Order: sequence, then structure tokens, then C-alpha cells
Amino acid sequence: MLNQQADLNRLFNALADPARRAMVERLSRGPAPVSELARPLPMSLPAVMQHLDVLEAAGLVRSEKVGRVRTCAIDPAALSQAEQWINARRIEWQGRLDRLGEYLKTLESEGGDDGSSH
Amino acid sequence: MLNQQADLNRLFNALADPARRAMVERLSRGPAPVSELARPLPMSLPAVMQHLDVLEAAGLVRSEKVGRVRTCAIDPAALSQAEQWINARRIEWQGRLDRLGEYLKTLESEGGDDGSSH
DNA sequence: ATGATAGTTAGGTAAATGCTTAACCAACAG
DNA sequence: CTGTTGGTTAAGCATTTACCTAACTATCAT
Repeated sequence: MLNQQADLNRLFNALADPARRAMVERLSRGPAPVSELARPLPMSLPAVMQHLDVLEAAGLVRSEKVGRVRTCAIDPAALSQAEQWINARRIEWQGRLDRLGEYLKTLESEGGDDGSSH
Repeated sequence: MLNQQADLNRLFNALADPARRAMVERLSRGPAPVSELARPLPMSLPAVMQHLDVLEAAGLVRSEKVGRVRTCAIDPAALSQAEQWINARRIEWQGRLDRLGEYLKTLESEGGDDGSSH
């Protein structure tokens, strides 16, 4: 899917803000109402709402309103998407370094040359 | 360190752009000069340079200029910092869900009640 | 019904982002 | 020396972002 890209945009972008990360950190320890997410943050409630919108659009958080309180919770699936992208990159460069290491080792054992030829 | 926060800001922010991710993906497969990073991207060279600046500021990429060509390579350490943050969150909510599961299990085994009490 | 609590909407603003073009510099090739 | 390649700097511009305040709605308690 080409929208994988858009997903990652929203995801990483959501995580790029300290207030939003703080919210995710709080929610990682359990669900919470909006006002509790807002309390430690040095900004107005409407500002927190906007951050919450970003988090929901990124799929990191879902929320439901019952009575007059909206309770928020993390959605673990989204985070693991980001993790997967990072992981894929690690595999790539690690594989490359491994192959490079192998290559250097074969050079080493293939005769007494110190490799400084040119 | 409080600057851990600033680091994560720069890191996730750097990864939030598709052009920058494309550059990182390319570099995961091996070093490349600026112009090669630029070639597949639908934008001007100066624009690519700015993205490169962002990636370097985030510590994701380092580069060195020899002659007139600047060669870029990923710096694996930075990526794993992002990974660690994500991982820490996973541990938290997973631990919580595990404890919740345990709790539900004790409720279940503690008598023939189906749990729908009140 | 009155008032407090929890959240939402609307509208505005200052700063940051992601580009652009044009001009420029340094290295190397002929 | 001249032109070309690879990169860089500068300046400008449209859009987005991250806030704010003020006003408003809906629930719940008394």
C-alpha cells in the first residue's frame, strides 16, 4: 500500500513532539481522561486537545467519551509499525556491515598481504 | 539528561518526512554522495541539502566531503535511540496488560462467579 | 434551576517548514 | 584558461504548526 508512507509520516510526526510523547508515556501506564493528560503539560486544554487529535490521527491513541469524560488509551499496533520500519533499516545496514566484515576477513586470510595495495 | 528530549524531537521529526526516510533507506544499503540521494527525489538539490541538514542534526547521518563530492552514511546509533524509546513504551503497556490478565485470571478461579456481578 | 466540571469549537497569531530560483564556489577534465 | 560537475548559500514565499483566548455545550451535583 502506498499509504504506508502517509501512515509513517503521521506516526513519526506524532512522536516528534515532547508533549505528545509525554501523553503516550502516560497512557502506556494505563488509560486516562483528557484532563489528566493535560495536567502535567504547560499549556491550555485546547492545545492538549489538538495534540490528542494528532495522536488519534496517527492511530497511536483511541478514545471514547462516556458521560462528560473522554477516556484515552494507547493503541499498541501503531507503535509497532514505527518499530518495524526502524527494524527493517537495522537489518539492512547490519547485513551490509556483516558482509563487509566477511569480505575483510577473507582478504586477511588470503595470503600475508596487509591489504594496503594500490 | 534533559536533552534526551531534544534528541528524540530531532530524531522522530527527521523520520517524519518521506523524502528524509527515503534518504535513510538508501543509506541503509550503503554510503552515497548527495547527488545520488537527490536523484530519485522530486525536488531541487538545495531542498535535498536541507533535508540532509535535518538528518545530520538528528545524528542519523554523517557526511564527509572529499574533493568536490560529499559522501553520506547512516549513523546506526541514532536510530537505536528511537527504537529504545518505543521499546520502553511497549514494555510498559505490555507489563500492564500482563498484570491485568493475571488479575482477571484470579477473579475467574476464585469461585464459580461469571464476573458479571452487581 | 444553578453552578461547577469536562470537554469542545472558533478564530487569530507568531514561528517553523518545505520548498523554490538565482547566484556562487571549488574541483577536475580537456 | 574554459567549461562542467557537485555542491553550497541566500533570499523569498506558501503552508502548516503550535499555541492562545473567548465563547460555548453537555453532564453531573445540589
